[in-house]
Amino acid sequence: MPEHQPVAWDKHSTQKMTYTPKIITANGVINGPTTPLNRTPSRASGSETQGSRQNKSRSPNGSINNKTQHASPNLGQRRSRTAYMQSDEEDELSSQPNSQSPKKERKMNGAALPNGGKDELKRSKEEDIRSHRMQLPIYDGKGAIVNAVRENDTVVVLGETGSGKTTQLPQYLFDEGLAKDGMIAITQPRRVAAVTIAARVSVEQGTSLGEQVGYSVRFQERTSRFTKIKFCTDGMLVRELLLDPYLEKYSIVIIDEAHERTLRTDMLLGSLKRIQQERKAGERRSKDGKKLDQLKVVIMSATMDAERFSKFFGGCPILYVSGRQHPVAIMHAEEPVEDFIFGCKRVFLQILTNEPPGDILMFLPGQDDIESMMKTTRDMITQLPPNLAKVLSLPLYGALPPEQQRKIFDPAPEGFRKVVFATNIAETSITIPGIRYVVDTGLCKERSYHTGHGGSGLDELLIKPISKSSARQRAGRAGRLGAGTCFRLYTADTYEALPEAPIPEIQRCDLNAAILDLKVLGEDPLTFDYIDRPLDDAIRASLMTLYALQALNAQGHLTPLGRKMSSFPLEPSLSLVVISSKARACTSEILDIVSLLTCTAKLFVDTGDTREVAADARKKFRHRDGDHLTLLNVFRSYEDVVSANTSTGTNINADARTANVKTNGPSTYAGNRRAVRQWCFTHFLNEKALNEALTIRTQLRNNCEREGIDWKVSCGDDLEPVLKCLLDGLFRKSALKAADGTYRQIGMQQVLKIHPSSSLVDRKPAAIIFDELLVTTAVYARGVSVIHSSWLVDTPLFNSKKDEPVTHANGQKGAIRKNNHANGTNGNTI
DNA sequence: CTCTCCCT
Repeated sequence: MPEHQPVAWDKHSTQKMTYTPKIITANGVINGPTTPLNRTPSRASGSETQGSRQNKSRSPNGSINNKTQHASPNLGQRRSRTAYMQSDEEDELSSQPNSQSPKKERKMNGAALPNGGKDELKRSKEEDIRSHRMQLPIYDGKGAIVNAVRENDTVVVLGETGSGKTTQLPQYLFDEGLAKDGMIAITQPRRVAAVTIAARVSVEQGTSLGEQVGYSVRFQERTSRFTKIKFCTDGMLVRELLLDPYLEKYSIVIIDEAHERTLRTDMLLGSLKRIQQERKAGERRSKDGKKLDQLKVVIMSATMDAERFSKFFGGCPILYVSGRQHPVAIMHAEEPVEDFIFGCKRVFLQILTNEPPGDILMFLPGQDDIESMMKTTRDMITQLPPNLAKVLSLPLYGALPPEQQRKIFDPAPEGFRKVVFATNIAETSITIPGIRYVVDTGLCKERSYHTGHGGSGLDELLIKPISKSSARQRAGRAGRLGAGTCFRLYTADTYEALPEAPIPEIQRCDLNAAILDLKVLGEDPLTFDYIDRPLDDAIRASLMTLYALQALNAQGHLTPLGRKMSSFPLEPSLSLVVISSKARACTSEILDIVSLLTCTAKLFVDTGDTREVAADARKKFRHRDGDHLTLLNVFRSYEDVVSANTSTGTNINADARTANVKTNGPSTYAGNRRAVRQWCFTHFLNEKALNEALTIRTQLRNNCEREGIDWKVSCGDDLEPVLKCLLDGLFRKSALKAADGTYRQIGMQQVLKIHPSSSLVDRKPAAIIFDELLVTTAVYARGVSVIHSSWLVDTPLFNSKKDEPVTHANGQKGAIRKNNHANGTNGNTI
């Protein structure tokens, strides 16, 4: 089939965004009927085509109660644009570099103006804010929400995109005095969101950031003793929970984006339920003897799983708030599309030739698909007539350096179309302005964790169909600017067969850290009240792992070592590496390595065409004993370059410090930044990763100091202790080479290969350890280092304990199956 | 012979 053959669209199935809420609230619907005007009934009840429906009932503002829209459509249009920029949901606020940073805002507030105009300006600004807030769809539901929270311990709020729930609800509760003497915490899955929403809300409250309204995320906190409304990441609140198991500081906890079901959100939901049971009726007293009021919980979700949350919290009321979103026409393919890359090319041409101007966003599963689309569209464009060839194509994926990511925010040149090829990152984390067309392959890469193999797990990263809620979310990305269209490269029947929501993270990841946290909280991981239970096998596997790491004793009780491990912001095995670096006298080296290992930004960023040049440029860092020591070399070289280019005395954090910002970050240099940047560039290193590693290292050094570990202790040039130390924590991720050149993981005999990105891929040493086992096209070990096979004898793998691990649930019931010592961990298989 | 995304 030729590329210019258009994809046939299933006219009959063409439908509008999105779902019809079936939920009838306990208190009645807040903001109009359950089916607002901007939603059509599902396909079953109407077969209207795109055109007929679109022209009929759509208003840009969606909400039925919108007053501006009837009075003046133009005004409505303009206002909705403003709403998009200022207050839509957190993603808009957070991910656009142009959105106001806290700093900018301060500047603007204090802008020098003629004295006379100042008050007036302030007044009109306040008026703007007030009228803006009153126009948000959630405003009409304020009374109902406040009442519901006043009368119930727990309330679920089902709020659509653009309803204003995230910014407004905390303020409503605060303004009405529902927080009493306590604080309100609002959790977000992502750091940027917490920071930017806090900035916005503090402006709306008319106070400066860090006073009444603050935030707390890793590496950055801005709060004071006056702070009453605190935005934080869900991970941060879990951290607080470990120190304060009843969350005594708080009178209200709001879990936002609960539908995303992050591991930490799920941990919080279970814990909040327990806290409510214990704080109920004032039976619980705080540490200083005061009576603790009941903890109010508000769960905010954007999808239909609201009922699930309600059920979990004893059938609490669900309130529904409609959103503000432009209509999106949804086109399904008539026939299944077999080759999605080919399908994407065809739709791309189709849009270029048939559709009015507007930018395009394509959802692809991974980096290599994006690269191949970039290449093929470049080729295609050269063959198009010049009027159609005005296309600016851009990639967008997580590993892309930020300066390249930022390019998607620039408008395309006059007369050009922008087309962005993106992974899932464009689904929730980054909102691209100005998109009118979405092309949805219906695919994503999903990580799943296979516990089997007696505990040490196997990650799988495979292309999978998305869920209905993801499909709706992707389509919604076409409706930010105005009416849009979403082309789905799958049939309507395929859509109907998709699962409603993705599998919650807690059911598809390694639980070691989460289970350790539960143990610190004194919970029994086997009987904890999960909203969705992980498999018992997964829980037991983690208990076994924690036992092997000596975080738990044979009775399954938390050991002092385990408590120490939980205090590090690391997964338990890496915590153990850090702790054992004390005895091996190589903490300095280990912190460098662990910092780089755990930073989210990728240190090495390669695309197809630069891969070889980059590998060549980095050759000088390569250490013959593998990837961990190579990382150490990179880090040391980087620090040399930085100190060679540092002018003393200046400090870019000075600014932040005078502004009373608490940062855990390192004092960064203000010397010759450009030289450092150039060095990173010529060596194909991501400077952001190195900066992040510096910040992490500072945090880890503080942790070490607290735990009595001297982080300055270095092993010098003899790096053997470093490798042994890594083995102390990673011993379950070790493998020996077999005769055929592949490896067998020790204990479980899993066959694996060294990942091609590893420096050891050609060397193939006899015994290795690795950070991660990932199944993609094969079973690959990533982050690999050489060890001596004799070292393995000293690991717990080969020290069959006399006290068999009976990792009970709190020593009572649910005894754990024996681990698979018989399967090789006794050492007799080598 | 190659890496969805986020969090302490």
